[in-house]
Amino acid sequence: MILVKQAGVYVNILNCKLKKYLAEVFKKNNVNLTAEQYLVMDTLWNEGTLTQQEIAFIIQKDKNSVTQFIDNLEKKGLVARSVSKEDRRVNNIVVTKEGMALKDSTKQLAIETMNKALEGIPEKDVLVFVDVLKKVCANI
Amino acid sequence: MILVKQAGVYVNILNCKLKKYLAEVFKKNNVNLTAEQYLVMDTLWNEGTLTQQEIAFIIQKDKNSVTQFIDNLEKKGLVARSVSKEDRRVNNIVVTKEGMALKDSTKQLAIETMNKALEGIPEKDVLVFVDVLKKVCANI
DNA sequence: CTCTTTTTTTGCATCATCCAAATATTATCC
DNA sequence: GGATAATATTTGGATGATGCAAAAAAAGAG
Repeated sequence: MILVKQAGVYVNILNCKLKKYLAEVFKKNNVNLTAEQYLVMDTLWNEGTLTQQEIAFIIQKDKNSVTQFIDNLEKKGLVARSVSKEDRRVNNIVVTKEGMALKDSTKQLAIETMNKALEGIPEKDVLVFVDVLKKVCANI
Repeated sequence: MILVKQAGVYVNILNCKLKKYLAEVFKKNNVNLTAEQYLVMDTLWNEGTLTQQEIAFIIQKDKNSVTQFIDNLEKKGLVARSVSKEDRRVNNIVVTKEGMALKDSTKQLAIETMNKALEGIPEKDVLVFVDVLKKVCANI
């Protein structure tokens, strides 16, 4: 069916728009994070200290990307690398005080952003939407 | 609801995975196109000759990006810029013979790719999925 | 004819992603 | 114990997408 093709196109367009929209909202509120950096911060806020590998697994990005994300977040003082005592190859990524200070307001901004994006869409459709997103992710 | 936040995350992850997957399929079949370049070619295959501005509108990317896409497609010999006779500011983007030669097989690859990604998902859910994608795009 | 608008290009910057090779450390095997 | 393999991360180099601002070229309005 034609829809199949459209799905890929719209995922691409939507991703772009969402990133741009989130960037705008963040900028307006003086939050200096890209979408991917927010993804990392959110993961750390939720899960606590993680290794880079664990972060990569959770957000499904490759290790090189994660290295870069952590580099940038570290420069901003939001996280810190701390060499693991059990295995010195491993970096434990810790959220700093500055990083924790951003937690609530930033999460709120992200939620509001998505709420606005999903405005007017019936909840049952949103449920199906997220379900399909997850299933397709798992398919690939 | 928690799902709202997840939607954004999964759109990001899915977009990445889809692009990567499509790149793999294309590479395996000796099609040398990025996802965005395919988007442009597909638009031109469907609509015929278009100006850069029209392409930008349809695929919802900005003019600078389109300039770059056309640059790269032109280098590959798949499209050509042709200055409009009515308005010499405008480039009409024409698909070349080489570009047309790729049409059917490449479109087929893209459809197969999406079919595989959507494998096992009930058609009614796919319909809702695409519908939500479009609505959210329109919301932002 | 001047001023404004429109279409596209250019240059520059950042960011995301990828690949391959390097580094440092730990685990394993003999 | 020492050579070898495996693991976590970094580095360097590349491409590609996107964004912003300014320039160039042409058209339109007054």
